[in-house]
Amino acid sequence: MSELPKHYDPKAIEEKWGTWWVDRKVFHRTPEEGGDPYCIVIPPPNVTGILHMGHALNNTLQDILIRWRSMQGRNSLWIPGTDHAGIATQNVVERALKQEGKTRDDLGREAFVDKVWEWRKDYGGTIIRQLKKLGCACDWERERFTMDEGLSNAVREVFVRLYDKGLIYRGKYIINWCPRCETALSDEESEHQSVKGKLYHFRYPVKGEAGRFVTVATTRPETYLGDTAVAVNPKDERYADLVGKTLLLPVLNREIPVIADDFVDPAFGTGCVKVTPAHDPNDFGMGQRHNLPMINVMTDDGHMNDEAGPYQGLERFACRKKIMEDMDAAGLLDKVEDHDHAVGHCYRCHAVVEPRLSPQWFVKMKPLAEPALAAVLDGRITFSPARWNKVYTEWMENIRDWCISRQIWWGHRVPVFYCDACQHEWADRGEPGACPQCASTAIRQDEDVLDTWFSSWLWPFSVFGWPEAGKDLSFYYPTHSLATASEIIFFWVARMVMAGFEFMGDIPFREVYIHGTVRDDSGRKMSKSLGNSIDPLEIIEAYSADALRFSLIMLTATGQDVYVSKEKFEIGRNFGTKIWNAARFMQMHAADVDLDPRRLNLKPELWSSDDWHIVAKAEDAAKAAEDCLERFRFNDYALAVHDFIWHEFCDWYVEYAKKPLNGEDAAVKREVLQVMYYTFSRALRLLHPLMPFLTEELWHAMGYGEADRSILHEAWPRDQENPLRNLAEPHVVYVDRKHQLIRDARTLRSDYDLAPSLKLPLIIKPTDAAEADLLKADVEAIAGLARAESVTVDAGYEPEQVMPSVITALGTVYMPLAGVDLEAEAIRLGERLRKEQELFARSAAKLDNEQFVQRAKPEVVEQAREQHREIGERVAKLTTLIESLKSMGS
RNA sequence: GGGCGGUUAGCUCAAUUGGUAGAGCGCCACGUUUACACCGUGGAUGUUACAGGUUCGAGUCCUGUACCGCCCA
Repeated sequence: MSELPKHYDPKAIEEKWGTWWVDRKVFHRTPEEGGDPYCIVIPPPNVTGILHMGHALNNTLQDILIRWRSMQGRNSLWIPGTDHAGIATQNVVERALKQEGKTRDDLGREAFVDKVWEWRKDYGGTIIRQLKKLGCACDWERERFTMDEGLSNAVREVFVRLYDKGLIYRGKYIINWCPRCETALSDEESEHQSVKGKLYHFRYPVKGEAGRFVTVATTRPETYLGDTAVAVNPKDERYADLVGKTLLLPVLNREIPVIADDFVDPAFGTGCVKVTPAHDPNDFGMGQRHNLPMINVMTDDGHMNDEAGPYQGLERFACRKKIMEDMDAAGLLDKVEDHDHAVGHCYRCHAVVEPRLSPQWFVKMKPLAEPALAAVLDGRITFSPARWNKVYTEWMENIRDWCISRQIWWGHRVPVFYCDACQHEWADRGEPGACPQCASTAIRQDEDVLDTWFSSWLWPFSVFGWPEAGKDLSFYYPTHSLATASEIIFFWVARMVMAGFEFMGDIPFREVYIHGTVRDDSGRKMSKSLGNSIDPLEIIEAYSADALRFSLIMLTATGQDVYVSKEKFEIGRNFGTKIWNAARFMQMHAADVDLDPRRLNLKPELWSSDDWHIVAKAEDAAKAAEDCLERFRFNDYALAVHDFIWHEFCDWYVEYAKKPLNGEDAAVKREVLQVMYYTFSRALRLLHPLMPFLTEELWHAMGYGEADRSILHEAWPRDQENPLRNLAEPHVVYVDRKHQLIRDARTLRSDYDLAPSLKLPLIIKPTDAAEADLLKADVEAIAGLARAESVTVDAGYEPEQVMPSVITALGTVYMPLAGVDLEAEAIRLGERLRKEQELFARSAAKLDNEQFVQRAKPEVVEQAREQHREIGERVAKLTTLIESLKSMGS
């Protein structure tokens, strides 16, 4: 036990415990410890990443779950790690190379990859350090990286299995190509954004019919260079005679046919569609159906290639402009309309994605999707909030094949080999030296690497050493909860479920909590380019990690987006300070009392109603906290703990305790302190998952814990753990009413604008005899809290003169005040009476309604009767008061 | 175009199976009673987006409208 400094210095405390936890491996778990496993795998942040508010929220949520389950006694393991973020990391390193005036081609593949590893060694640990700063209870002995040897083995194993099963194939299809990153992307990695574009109408001359044109509309004029047909709907009578005719592609003078295809929507544009099979997925389909040539007109970096004739070498958007000008000059530009449409953008660099025909590797998804879909439909995996079930199932039902090859160097290289001697192609787990078929050594490996998500989807089992079987894997898999953002459902969550079934034969996790997006005050997504980001580290620096965590959770309504501004983090800071001071208060009073916080022996026989009340409220807070956490109601959990500590404990109990603590009775004083230490201990443990640093500090400083034992390993307060809770109920009712009486008495003072120094006696005319006795025992306490000179309980009290009064559940409170303005008092009470009468009339009308009495549930009717009776009493009392006022005034 | 979510106090959000609309922040007034001014006490504020419907009773259920946001084409 150590004396708490007057000022709470979170920085020193957080550094101290942050280091202590990690050095002592407080978060390390093994199957050997046994118990009931509870496991979370972290959504691996990008190795190039730095902590942003989204991470802060995501990881705080996981940390809360892990710490809570851990305190419940579960064998709770949280696996941390990062992913290698192929495209992003390669971009970062290439940018650094560019500063030295070099490109990756200057270095060559091997040297470049070495360079990336080097970069990773120097800078890749940033986000992990930041997670530690946030207080994450990850098992740091188990940190994983998707390019580690073990995880790479898993990737190769999975690839070979799927390849041999025929579920991985290579084919030439339209894929999303990023000309900036010069690689293919999956459908998910192409983000559609609404763009204000133009719809250009071009006229193509009909061959052999001078002066006749066909007008087509396009948003991407530059692709016209790759047109190999124009299509119309076969039912479209306007163009029936055109089908089969030949058109001349302007400038290039390529001859292209007019074809008929059902795909064409006669209502869109002119009803004639230019067909560019190598640059559009729909056109590709038509190209296949009609056996059209497929002409790619662009280079990898988005310039026009030699198929583009005079436009060769132009950048694609420059080419668009030039073509429009040329068409216009040639009189072939019919019109240009404004047109809003969705355009794919690279999720890494935001360049406009170019749909393009390209040979790539794909995973056949339908067979994998079936069990993954069933698992969510039958509830083996649940999403929370539940509406995400539908998002998931709809994606699964309409699943499309996954393009997994990337034309970059940083990542897992596609483990497919080709034999130049016999043309054999095979997938291999190792590094083959010769062709297994003809033994030739003239073999080479595929140049592409795999999508980063192709390693992430294995994360829930690859982190445990799969494909090797082991204790870790059998003990912790399937994992339990997964917390992530909705953007990642398709990228990651859905694919993990598929991989779980395919390779482990079981779900990867049981429940998925989808949280919202962190936005700025005005609801905009935080982004570097908008400059509206709030750096979590700045908040930690200014306020503390605990404040950051607590504030974020308080603000995060379940599954909704979070709106934050710097000022909002004051919530957590203020709360931390409040708790600190409450702890200091207790310590100050405990200094000269023989009391061991580790071994409290409560003596309920000494308890006052207030003691019973706070003990009961501590139980109720534990129950509420537990309920909320079970249902992922994190903000309600935070609010329940906050309200208990701030309002029940600080506002009422501490204020109540001041009298006995400064009183003469040593036994009572000691018992009040015991009750304080008891309830505060529960509060600290309930709060620990939210504010781990502060609670750890106080746990030790206040003498609750052994020096070498973290509060994390203490028991989570259980609802109904304390059999005293049931006995407390009458006290709870009484004290709640007493609090209301004190508030009403304060309001009375406030209504009369009394100077703080002016203290008046109060007289309570009690409602019933039993409570009168309780009140009598409490007069001193009530006087203190209501700022009264004294409090008298008098069942037969009849005021002799006009005085302010207020009706409460425990009785009528009178405040003798000389020179009361009779008229003002009459108005004040009259106003109150009017409100009560309104309520009375409403409740009377309700009870007079036979329909209500007959059809409403009996308990509801009973409740309404009770309310009616209470309101009636208040009306009667107020009426009497006002009458006596009048009689005295006259 | 399809789907999902939202619209409640100035702001951000709550409101168990329908049963007298709440909290935090902000605002106003007062205040140092030695845990805390990062505090205390008191106060003001709502036709629950709009229009219908079901019901004894609707913020809550149903239908439609408007606006906002997200996802997918």
